[in-house]
Parts: sequence; C-alpha cells; structure tokens
Amino acid sequence: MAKKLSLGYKVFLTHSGNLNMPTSPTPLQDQADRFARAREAQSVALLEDYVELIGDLHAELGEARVADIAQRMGVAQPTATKAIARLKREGLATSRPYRGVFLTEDGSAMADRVRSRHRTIVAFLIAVGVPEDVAETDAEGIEHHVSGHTLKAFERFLAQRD
Amino acid sequence: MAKKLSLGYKVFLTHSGNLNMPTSPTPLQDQADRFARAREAQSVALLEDYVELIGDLHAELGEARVADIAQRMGVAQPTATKAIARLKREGLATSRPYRGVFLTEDGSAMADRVRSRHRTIVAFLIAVGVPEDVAETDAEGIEHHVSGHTLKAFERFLAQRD
DNA sequence: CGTGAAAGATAGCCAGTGCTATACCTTCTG
DNA sequence: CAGAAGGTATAGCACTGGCTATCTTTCACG
Repeated sequence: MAKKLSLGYKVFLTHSGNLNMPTSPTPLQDQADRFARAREAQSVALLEDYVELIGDLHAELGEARVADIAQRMGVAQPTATKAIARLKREGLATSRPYRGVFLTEDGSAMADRVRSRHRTIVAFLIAVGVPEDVAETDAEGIEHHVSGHTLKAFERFLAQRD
Repeated sequence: MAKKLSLGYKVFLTHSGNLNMPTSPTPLQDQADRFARAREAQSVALLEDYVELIGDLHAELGEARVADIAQRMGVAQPTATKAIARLKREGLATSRPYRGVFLTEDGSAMADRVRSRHRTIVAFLIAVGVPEDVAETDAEGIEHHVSGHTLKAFERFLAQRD
C-alpha cells in the first residue's frame, strides 16, 4: 500500500519535469490512478462473486457445497476450493473439510451489498432499453466497477422513472 | 459431464418444486456462462487499455515510448514492456528495440473502437447524473464489460436526450 | 455394516500481470 | 567524441486464478 503511494508520487514528480502537458489540472496522475483503481476493483471482484454465490446457495439450498459453487461459477472444483481458501484468508467465509462453506458476518454483509447492487444495475440497464438477458450478462462484469456515486445516480434514475 | 448434468437437474427440480422460477430455459449453465464471459472480457481489457493509450500517445506526442506508456498506465516500466510483448504476440502492435511502439492495422481499429466506446460511456454516465470525474473513473472499469447491445442502448438514450 | 461412488482436498503445472534489480543501448552534452 | 544520463530490455521473484490428476473422506445402499 505505502509502496504504491510512494511510486505514484515519484512518477508524478518525474513527469512534471516534462512540461509539455496541455490543460488538465491533474494530467497524468489521474489516468494512472484510474487504471490502478480498476485493477484494484478487479482483485475484489472475484471475492464478491463467490460471496454472493455462496449467499445465494444458502438461500436456495440451505447450504453451499464446493461442487455447486464450482458449477455455478463455471470453474473446476479445485479452482473453487482455492478461491474459498482466499475467502477464508480474508475473513469472509469459513468451512470445515468435507462440510459446506459458510459466510462470516463480514461475508454476509458483502453478499447483501453485492446482491443489491447487482439488482439495481440490472434494473437500470433494462430501464434504458437493454434486453433482460444482455443486462444480466453485462451486469456481471460491470457491477464490480460501479462506484457508490454512480450507483446512487442509477437509483435516482430508476426512482424518477416510476 | 453426466455428473454435472445430473446435479443440475437435481437442483433444478428441487427449485421448481418451489414454483417460483420465472421463465429461464437454462437455469444454471447461464450463470456459469456469464462468469466465463466476464473472465474473458477481463483478459481482453488490458490489451484494450494499452492499445487505446498507445493510440492516444501517437496522437498527442507523435510517438509512444515505453516510459510514457508505463507512466500513464501507472505501472513500472518492465510491466509495460511485458504488456507490449503481449500486444505484439496478438498482432496488435509492433516495436523496434529502443524505438517506439506502433499499432498495427488491427491495433488501430481496436483503439478507435475502444476510444469511441469509452466516450459514449462517459457521456452516458454524465447524462444520468454522475459527476464527470467519477464517470471517468468508473468508465475505466466498466467499458470492457459493456456489450455492443448495451452500448447501442446508451447511444439511443443519449440521442433521444438531445 | 461394508463398500463403491461422489464430493472434497492436495499436488503440481501454466499463463498472466505486478514488482525490483541490473545490464545494455542511445543520446546529449561538455 | 567520450562519458554521463536516461530510456529500454532482461532476469528473476511473487501472487493470482485457471487446469488435470490423484488421493482421501463421506455417505447411501445393497
């Protein structure tokens, strides 16, 4: 973390020596930050997907088995196991060998948040004229990159539409 | 395969017993496909970002140097070099050692497509009430997951707004 | 109640994307 | 025109997220 910050600053200073940037108040650093942000979001995306899915499985089937998780994520079972290991490391889930997977309090909270965001985005896309199945597919990729700010805008849009 | 199918059916039946399935012709496979699609998009995202950036640099500075690319992407220089190697492998760019990086015809086409999509998405987000800087940031992550279908919907929305 | 099939865990491989450190060209300057 | 400075390439490490193959545990049924 501190590492990333220091690098960021170094880059900024190095470049300001160039003096050939057009207008922009924060010309380069901004863009670099945006990319960094997107990369960061990506690293969280997978956690969010798994956590949401585990929540769904508990709601639908009363438990979340590794095989079901793998199947719904469309990955091989060891891949799911590895992802679950990461969830445990991050304090989002627990599991007992050969039993199911369970969300911690944090995990549940994340699942709720993610599910709600997902629903909003799908509803929003449909509201602007995207077919339901496309909306569902696009939302799967988009959702992890929609900031709270943008989500609020979507909600406002939906509300004023009613 | 047979294993997965049988499990799939079990879940489906279990669930249809609930009588709250809407329509869905393919309950589980769909979701797995969506995740697969999102993963696929992710693998292309980085290429798109680099290609667009290289195009921008050529437009702004007349050339695209590795150092500038790295700086704007917010990564270390060897990371940019490695990414460029991948672009070359995929036929999107060429480069001569210690000279600049150049887009192939395919690369240019991709850059144009990506840039246009990016602009549309930012304009759309702003149109629905997202502040410009947030729109810019979110677009950076979102754009790679917006299908042609959804992009069209965004364009229609913008057009009817004018 | 024992066993075989299915579920889950583990090992080991690969590719991608970061990083730092270091070696190697080019270029610019004194 | 030599040498310093800076841009570029390369080597090597770490981690993530895929995969297959294989071993272990559970559990359901004969």
